[in-house]
Amino acid sequence: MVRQNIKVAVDAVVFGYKDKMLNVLLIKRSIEPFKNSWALPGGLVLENESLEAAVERELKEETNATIDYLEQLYSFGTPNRDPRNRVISVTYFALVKPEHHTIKADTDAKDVAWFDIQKLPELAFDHKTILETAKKRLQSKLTYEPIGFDLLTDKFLFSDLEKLYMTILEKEIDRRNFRKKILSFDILEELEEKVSEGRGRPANLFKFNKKQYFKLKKEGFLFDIK
Amino acid sequence: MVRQNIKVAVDAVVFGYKDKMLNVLLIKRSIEPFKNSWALPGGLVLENESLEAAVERELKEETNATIDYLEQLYSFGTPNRDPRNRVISVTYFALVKPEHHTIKADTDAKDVAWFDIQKLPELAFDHKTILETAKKRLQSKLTYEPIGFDLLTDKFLFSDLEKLYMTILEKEIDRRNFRKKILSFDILEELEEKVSEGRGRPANLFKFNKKQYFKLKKEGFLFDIK
DNA sequence: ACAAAAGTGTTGTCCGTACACCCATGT
DNA sequence: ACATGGGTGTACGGACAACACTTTTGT
Repeated sequence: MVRQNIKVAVDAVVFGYKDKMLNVLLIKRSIEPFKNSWALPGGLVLENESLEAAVERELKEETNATIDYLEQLYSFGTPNRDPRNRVISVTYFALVKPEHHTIKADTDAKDVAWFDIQKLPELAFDHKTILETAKKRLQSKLTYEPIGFDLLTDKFLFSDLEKLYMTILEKEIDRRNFRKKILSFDILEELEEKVSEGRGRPANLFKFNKKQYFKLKKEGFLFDIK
Repeated sequence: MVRQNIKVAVDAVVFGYKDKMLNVLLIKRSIEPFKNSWALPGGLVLENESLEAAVERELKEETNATIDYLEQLYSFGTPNRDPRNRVISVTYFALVKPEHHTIKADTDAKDVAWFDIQKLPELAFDHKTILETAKKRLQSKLTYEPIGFDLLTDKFLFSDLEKLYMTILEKEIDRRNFRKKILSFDILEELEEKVSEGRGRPANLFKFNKKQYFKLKKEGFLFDIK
């Protein structure tokens, strides 16, 4: 067998949504290379650990974040992406609900922070590319799978959902048509509770009915938002 | 840095289309484990080689195939997928036109062959899973990108394209609507040449106009076949 | 003349889009 | 009473789906 000394890492692009902003979770590197640069959370995979387990462990260790959605994104393997060794990074794409946004600046004295995707700092390695890939994935996936709900609180206002779509897809959406479309899917539960945001007419709260979604999906229903 | 001894491999699912059948390129393993089983072409990545270069090299070495389309599929990294070592496999998805179907049974005395996807043998490792992932990708991608043309000869009959869609998507398609839809995209060139298949009315040959497609795509056009 | 595949047009239905006014509340 | 955001209905047009007969060739 060929001698090979390539390291395998995982990195995660973790998205959060708050105050009408799409945010990404970054950590400040405490060691060289790229010391003091911001980077995606991640690290080397352990010998007997699945890739998913590695991502979850690293996220826990480095950020203490609780993940609501996780899927593999892409593997980056250009020979010189890490100046030290040859490292292949299997990257993941994660979503976090607002109730899980609390993070730690942990014991390793690494800083951890949420950044508005519109105001990103310079990133270490090829993490900018990874992040852009993830953003595209988020945008396209939002239109054909109900992953937006993993960026909202369990109970949410229709206007929140609508703003989330506008923010992430970076375009205007007609309020009436959007509501009609989503409601026609029959995957939301309208709660009795109303919420007053201080001014304006109080709004109804909704909940995503996951069970119902999976049932409909099995029957051939396709979630699809233009 | 953590000690880590994980190997990185690439494997490719190579699809071809001939005689109304979707075929996959497999090699017969000449060594243990899974000696004499059929497997996807692939192998370990070399120290200073990009992932894509590794796939291309392995395909050349093992099958001598000429690839018309290549994209990364998914990375498989379950700890015990290879009984010898921990191996992460970054898998690729490839398409080959009929004019490039000729392959070699090479010097290593490995057999190489095309298999109808409906009549697959047992596969080594987790290659069955990989193949199923690739098939799904092919099916979905066929509907939103013009990759079907990378499975046909440069000049083809409309009926070939239609049969290809029916074969891969495993469903009936209305001839008239399909033709109207595809022609409306304005990405095909109708040639003067006609071909007689022996019986029936001779048909016109068509060519995919790649340049035109990319131009339209840049202008916001979306290829889309239900 | 018959068999086989190619080529073509119309109609109805459904879905997407555009668009504006009233409602419930807080100040 | 005014400002703010929430909630709703209609009409038009374009795209998709369903559908059958004629044409050109080989035998």
